[in-house]
Amino acid sequence: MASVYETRLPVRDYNLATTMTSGQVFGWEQIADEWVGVVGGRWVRLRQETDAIIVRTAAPQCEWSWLKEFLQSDVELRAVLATFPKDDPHLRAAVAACHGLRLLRQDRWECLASFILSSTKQIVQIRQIVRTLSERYGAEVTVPAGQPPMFAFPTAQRMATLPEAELRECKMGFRAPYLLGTARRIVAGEFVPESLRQLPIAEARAKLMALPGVGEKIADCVLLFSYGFPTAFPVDVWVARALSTFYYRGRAVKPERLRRFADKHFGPHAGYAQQYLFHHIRTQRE
DNA sequence: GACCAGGACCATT
DNA sequence: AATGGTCATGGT
Repeated sequence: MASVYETRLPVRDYNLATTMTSGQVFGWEQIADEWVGVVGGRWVRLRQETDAIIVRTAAPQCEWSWLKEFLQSDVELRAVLATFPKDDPHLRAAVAACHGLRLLRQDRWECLASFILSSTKQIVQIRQIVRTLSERYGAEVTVPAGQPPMFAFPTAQRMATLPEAELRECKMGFRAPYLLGTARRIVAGEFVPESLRQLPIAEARAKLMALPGVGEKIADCVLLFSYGFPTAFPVDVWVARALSTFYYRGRAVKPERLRRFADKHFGPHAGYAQQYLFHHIRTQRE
């Protein structure tokens, strides 16, 4: 197969814009009807067509499995949705409102770091911090002629060398020591991101929660968005409110209990259900 | 200006 | 085990 700069990934039930704006990834930029980001150190530009995603890279590629993995474009969404409870009007409404919403499969460190930065931050602010970090400390990636410069998310190795004050200058506030502490544990070999892949979800979650700045919620984001544990179910303030309203008559229920409810109620792809509920309530607000 | 944001952590009960 | 305060920063 010849190396090429462009390809066309056939997709079904895939809404790129909905997926990119659903609070999973923070490093992608929309330019007109296209999305520009970095995957595995490669500059990538994506454009949605009805039944395909048009891909442009800066360097010729001889295969695209790395991108299909990120986009999860081979996942049959219908098969996932078919596992949802049939008699749940709230989930049904969310699915109807968010056609083609997908879970991506992100780089583990970038996902972990991004969500350590996410606590009590709005998504627009998380995006701003991630962009600043990348521009200041990330590797510059090759871009096509005429394109603006682009930077990868900084590695844990680079991050671990930085004084806390420099991280605070990226506006991450009290999260700086958390991020720094986690980066240093990775560099020291005390936390090996790849080692979680084959573990039972409870053990993987426990290892993540042992990191500074990582509690239940952030651990579940990382388990869902970068490790692909299908039942990981992040309970943030939005999801907690929605579940409480929909299934507990507005009663306040603790996140750990909500997670157990979700496991039972939403089934083997509870994480997908979570993403539909989250995106739906967030886009219906006001 | 008050209130909130894809929370975690620590000190008290 | 269960609350309550605290931690930065910016949007609405």
